[in-house]
Amino acid sequence: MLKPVYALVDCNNFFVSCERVFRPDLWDKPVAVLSNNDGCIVARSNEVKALGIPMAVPYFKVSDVLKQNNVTLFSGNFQLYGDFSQRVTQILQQESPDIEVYSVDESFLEISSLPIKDYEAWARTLKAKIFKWTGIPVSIGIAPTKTLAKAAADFAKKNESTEGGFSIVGDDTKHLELLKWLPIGDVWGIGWRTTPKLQEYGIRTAYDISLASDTWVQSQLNIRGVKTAHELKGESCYELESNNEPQKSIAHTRSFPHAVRNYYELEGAIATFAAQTAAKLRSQQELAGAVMTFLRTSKYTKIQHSGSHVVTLLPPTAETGKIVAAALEGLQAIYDPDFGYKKGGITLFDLKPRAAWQLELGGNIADIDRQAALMATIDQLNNHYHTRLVRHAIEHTERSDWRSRQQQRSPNYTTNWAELPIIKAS
DNA sequence: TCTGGGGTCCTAGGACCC
DNA sequence: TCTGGGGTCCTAGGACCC
Repeated sequence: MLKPVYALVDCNNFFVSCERVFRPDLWDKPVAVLSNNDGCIVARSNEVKALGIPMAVPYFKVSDVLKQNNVTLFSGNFQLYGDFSQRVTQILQQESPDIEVYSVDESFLEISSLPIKDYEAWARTLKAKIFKWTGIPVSIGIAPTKTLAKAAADFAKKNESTEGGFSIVGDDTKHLELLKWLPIGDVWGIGWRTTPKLQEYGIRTAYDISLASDTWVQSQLNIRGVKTAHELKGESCYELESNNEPQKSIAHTRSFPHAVRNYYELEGAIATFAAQTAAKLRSQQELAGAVMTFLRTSKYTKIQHSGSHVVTLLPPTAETGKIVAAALEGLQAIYDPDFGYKKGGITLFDLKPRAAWQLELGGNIADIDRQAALMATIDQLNNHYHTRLVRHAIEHTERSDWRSRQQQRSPNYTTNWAELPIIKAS
């Protein structure tokens, strides 16, 4: 059995890079992408990082600095980014069938069985191909564990001399160099909460924690912390995860641009969220066994209030009508007119594959099939028109307080015919 | 009324990731 | 005025049982 070799392919400044594909004029200019509601910064070009703008900072806190430095802003166009993500993934799938799509902008490959002589040369070739075919720059880290591969990709991204590819496989010197270079807070699995705690004990780098004993790490962190430390030493604890594993929950939550007190408004929002999750559920051929509705006031005000309520779906279902009804039942249970709500959402859980359930419980098959056909038709229409053309009346979508702001969204260049870029001959 | 230990199961909240 | 969204996993603590 070969020792595993993991490659992490990480798209640089992903959302910014997607926007730049269609705006080459911005290639070397400062660019940032905003979250929903244009609330936070969720992607920054190197130029913006150099200004000291941190990740996920609220936009209003840095709007002055951004203006002074002529930063071009985009509202998040997540449909566009999803499309680019798929294009990059397709290229990686050709490279190796052993792939885990870890997030929208990162994938792990297991490459020990590939005939590669020089891992860094391989990485640079792959990087060039991805850039040529999609316009997205990537960094690639190669190591005997996933945690080290993440660190190596980080190193590649921040050190130009690597030309975007860094491998520590079979090289103890580079392994050690990487550990000593990596700040403890940048280790995969060590977050903002535990970083200061570890620093108090003098643990400042990945190297420091790789020296700590299992019992000590377990007592300060948890079992995952122990695994992380082992992975840093080069002992693989996390395998490639297949993307075939079914999801455990589906959520749709939104912050509202203003506090919403009106029940009718909240009803429209919750119904819309429920319908959206139901459509996603169906696209995955699954049924939900429960739906949770939640509301909360702003996290940043004195008065705090939140509530959630779970409604069981028996039998499990993927029908929009039933899921919306259950979500609204939850809403009624938690709604309190004394509060203005800033955020709300729904989560579907106890998910099960549709096929398995039908065999197991039977039920009225004819009725289920009729409903399924109706849902399929609605999904087809909505998918075709890339909009929620057909919907329940209660999902009122007229101008409402809860609708997100998106003031600077770029066109859906690649997923909507109407927004295709136009090249003018001159 | 006081005194237990040990086991399981469930849930809420926390921490982490991108 | 303005502070993201969608996930997973782990743990502590409560409820319950014997």
